[in-house]
Amino acid sequence: MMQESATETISNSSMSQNGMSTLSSSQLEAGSRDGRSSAGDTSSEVSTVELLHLQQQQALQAARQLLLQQPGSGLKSPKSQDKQRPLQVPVSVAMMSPQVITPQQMQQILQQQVLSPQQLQALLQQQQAVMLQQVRKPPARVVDLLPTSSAQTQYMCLQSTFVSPLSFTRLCLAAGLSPAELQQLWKDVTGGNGHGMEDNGIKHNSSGSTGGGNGGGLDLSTNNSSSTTSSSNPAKASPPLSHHSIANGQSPILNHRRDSLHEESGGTHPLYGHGVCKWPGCEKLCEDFGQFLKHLNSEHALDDRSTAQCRVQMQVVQQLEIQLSKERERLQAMMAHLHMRPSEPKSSPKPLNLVSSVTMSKNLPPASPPNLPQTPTTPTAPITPMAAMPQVPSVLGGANVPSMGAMRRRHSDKYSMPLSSEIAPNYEFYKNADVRPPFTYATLIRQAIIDSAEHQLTLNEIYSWFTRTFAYFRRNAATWKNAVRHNLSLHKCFVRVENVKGAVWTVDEVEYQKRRSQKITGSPSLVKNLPSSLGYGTALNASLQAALAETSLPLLGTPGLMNSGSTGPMGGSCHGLLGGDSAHEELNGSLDHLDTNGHGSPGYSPSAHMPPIHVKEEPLNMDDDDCPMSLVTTANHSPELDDDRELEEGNLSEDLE
DNA sequence: CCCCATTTAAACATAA
DNA sequence: ATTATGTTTAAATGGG
Repeated sequence: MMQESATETISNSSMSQNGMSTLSSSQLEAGSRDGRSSAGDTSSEVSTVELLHLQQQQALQAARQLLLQQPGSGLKSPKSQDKQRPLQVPVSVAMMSPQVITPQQMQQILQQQVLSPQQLQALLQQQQAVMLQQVRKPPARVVDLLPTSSAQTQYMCLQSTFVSPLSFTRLCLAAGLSPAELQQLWKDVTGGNGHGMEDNGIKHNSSGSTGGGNGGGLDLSTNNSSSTTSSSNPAKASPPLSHHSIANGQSPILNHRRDSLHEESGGTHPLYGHGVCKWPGCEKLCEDFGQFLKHLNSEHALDDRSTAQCRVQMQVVQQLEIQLSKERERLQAMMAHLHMRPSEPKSSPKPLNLVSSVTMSKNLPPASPPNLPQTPTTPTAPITPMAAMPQVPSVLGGANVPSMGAMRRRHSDKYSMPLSSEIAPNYEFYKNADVRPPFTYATLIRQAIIDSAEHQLTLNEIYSWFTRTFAYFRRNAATWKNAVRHNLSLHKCFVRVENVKGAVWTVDEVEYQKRRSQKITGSPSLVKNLPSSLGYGTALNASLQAALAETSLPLLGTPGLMNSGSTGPMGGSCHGLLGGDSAHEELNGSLDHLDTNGHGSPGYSPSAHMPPIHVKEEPLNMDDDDCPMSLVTTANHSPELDDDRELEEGNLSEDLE
């Protein structure tokens, strides 16, 4: 040990020098970047896109959580999924990314009852409430539209096991809806007739009474019997729906929206654009509006699938709303706080780094086009942040197997592969969501250090980085600190250097790359030969290259790059969950990548070097999270909740800090 | 089945 | 004596 430390220490000194040079450039970079960021995010508000991105992820995760809550039902061991992914996976994946859901999958979801009727109802109800809030429509009209069964709606509302009648009632009331509206809403969503309900809700729980009992809150209660009534409707034709849609030229649900949109029966429809059906996951080409309507009524009629998709969408919307309000509050608080006071003696420095790094990841979208080439990311040039959204879900999906248990296991990516590419962009996500980051401690520590101005941090500073960067580490106490210390000591790549202040930790990039390369087997070439402790003079380049190699891809993950699909698209090109490349170390990418490049050598473009490198990152473990996020809680329990940490809103904080 | 990487826990050692 | 840092050892888990 002694010897090693000695040699390493030496190397460090050289490192630090490098670090210095790097520093300057990186700082400059940061500066310019900041400027940019301010331009983009200027508004006190978080960029919508980002916010949406984040929120959608969360929403989806919440939805997934709900879905998965049922212990024994649907999901099976990951193994079976590996190869037969068609059946099981879809459940989670499907829910996560509605756009990708195929009819068959949906069917399976429903048939397998992965979702209990209660769950579906819960989702629906929450969504209804949200919808209503958003929609706000004159009651009278709604009533006119449907004179029919109100009981169903009521029934459904009351039945939920996840949302207490009170909560729901509250929501409803808050939204200012009348029973009639609720009914209508439900009708719209489910298909208007009892059909949907049959499948989802009613059948299962005879216990409808459960809800009923509490239902007192709403005067609606009680006509359970009615549930049966509607059943009579011919499912396929789905009278109500088709009726409305034809009449108005749009689906009932959208009817509400129409008002705001100013759409006239003309030929516009929220679900129709650019000659394509915009129903999640559809994209069907429709020559003209008429054809579209036809398609809409035939392909997206009231059936289980449509209903389920609608629910998912509603859930998404609801979560977004909730998150938005929270973020707003947070933002205000932050603003207020920051305005108040100047700076701190010591603490300030770190935050800055962090901030910059984060910001970087956030702002540097276009950064490295070079990377793109490799990845088959969709050719579509337009990169709308929105595009990222759809994928996000997938990430989460993979990430969170409900295995809450105790520890995290890294689970095979197999079907979560799409995730990888999303991680980088999700930097914000990890910052706010209590989800365990899919990176190894070593990776994170390195990142923390690299991220610092001088490429060195004290233990405490590393701790700080962890807590600041990942919500997960804010919450989960000390074990991870022990892990950090353990990793620092264990890995040769981390070198302790005595400093004036005390001791700081630095990264021996060569060592670090060595480890990586070993794993990767494939391309040990570069790093392999380098003597770790030798002069960096020569080695430096190598290490740089290696570093670049590693970091290169990550960029792909940047939000901007994500892929196509812009606006319309959920359905758009999103299919491409796969599209992404296997990124790896996204963290690096987003965070340090700049640094590296900055001072690194303009000479090479990372991308060019290592296409294959990415091979696979090592740490793709994302599965468990303890509890993904409070959102889940929200979803399950009640709208109110406290949020504390759920999300802290990172965008702003970074900018502001 | 073996090997390796990672994560956790936990026992110690040291210095402040 | 306590706490923060570091080191080590060991067990559990999982992927190759």
